[in-house]
Amino acid sequence: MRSAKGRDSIVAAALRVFGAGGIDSTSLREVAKAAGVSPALVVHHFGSKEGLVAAADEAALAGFATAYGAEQTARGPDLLRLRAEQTARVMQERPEACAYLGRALVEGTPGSARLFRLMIEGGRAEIEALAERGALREDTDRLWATLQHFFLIWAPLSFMPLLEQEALDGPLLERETLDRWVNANLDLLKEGLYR
Amino acid sequence: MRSAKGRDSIVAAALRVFGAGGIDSTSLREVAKAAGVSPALVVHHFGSKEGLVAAADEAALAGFATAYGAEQTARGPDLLRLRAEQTARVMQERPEACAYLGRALVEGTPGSARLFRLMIEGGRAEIEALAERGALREDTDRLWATLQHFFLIWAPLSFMPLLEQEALDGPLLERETLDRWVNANLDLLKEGLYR
DNA sequence: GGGCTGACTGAACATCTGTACAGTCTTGGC
DNA sequence: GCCAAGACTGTACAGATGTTCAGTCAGCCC
Repeated sequence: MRSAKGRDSIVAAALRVFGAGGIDSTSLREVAKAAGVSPALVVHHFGSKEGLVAAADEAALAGFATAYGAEQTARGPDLLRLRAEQTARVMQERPEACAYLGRALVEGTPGSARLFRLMIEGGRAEIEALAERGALREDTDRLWATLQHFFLIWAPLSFMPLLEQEALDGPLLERETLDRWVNANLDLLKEGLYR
Repeated sequence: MRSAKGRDSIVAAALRVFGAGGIDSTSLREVAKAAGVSPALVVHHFGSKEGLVAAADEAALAGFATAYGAEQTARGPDLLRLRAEQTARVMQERPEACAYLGRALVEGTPGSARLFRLMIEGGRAEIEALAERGALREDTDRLWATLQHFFLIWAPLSFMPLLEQEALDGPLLERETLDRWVNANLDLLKEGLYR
């Protein structure tokens, strides 16, 4: 079989290296070196750096798309907790994809725009469902509520280096830290900060 | 007087161009062209690109630092609203600085790390003060509450291009949108989303 | 075995990058 | 009026960047 081992290892290296150093400011040569491969092979497989980024987008999105696209049967605040834990699980399993997506979202790759749309649409649908069930306060700004969900979940990924260096004492995607994060989000969304 | 007009216009151009296209991936030459000046002059004034970034950090931070460092006399939730409106005012007055800071925070410039520390320390102090006054729920995770504050306020700046293109129909820092944003944040922090 | 397809490489390319340097033009102090 | 300081420019350079190209090698089909 014509091994696609090269191709796969390039994508994996791209997620790792782009996630760590940014997409625009990391060169094809760095990716190639990280994959243990010649720069020309990257072009051979993906046509251009743009093509490589598209492939990395695709690879990073896999898993999250299904976690967000799937219909849920749970209801009310339980739905919220279920979604959160689902996302957290995917995040913990694929930290390189998370680091990459965090970068991609702020650098505006085509794939990240797709993720954003997916999440906003999903989030909005969820909010509307909650509203219909009367679980939402009536004066809620639904667009901004959706965006707030998005920020609370995804911004930490984009700020990961800053966060880990200045505020946390370990990796963000470690089990314990991840749990604190998820619980803090659920707390805030359900009851607010003040009493 | 030996005009420092060149210097100032370079910093202004840097905020604009770096804010729009990212810092790492925007060249000195682009900044120079935007300032109507030769690339060599940029080096003359700032020594290197690193020096220019430091100057841009400084320029962007001015205003926010005072808004955040100042002691406040208001109490309780009013303090929260006051701070929010103060921040919003500065943001509205200096949109280029905001776009720049949004980028700087995710690219990890030294100045942005300073801003982050400033905000985290300020935020934590505020949370502690609220806790002492009994305004905080006791089981609140104070570290993550501080971080949530930070994300709700600053993440939109880093996601600005995505946000404006995919979710909003105008500039984020326009009066009306800014007000909705601030109100949504205060709502969420005070009472949560659900009832 | 012969030939084809596709993974893979090394060397080369034009261009862009940050920066250095030598020199000119402007201006304020004497 | 002169001079020194510093704002400012054009040119040049070494290295990095994305991409091209000719060519080698391994495995599959006939």
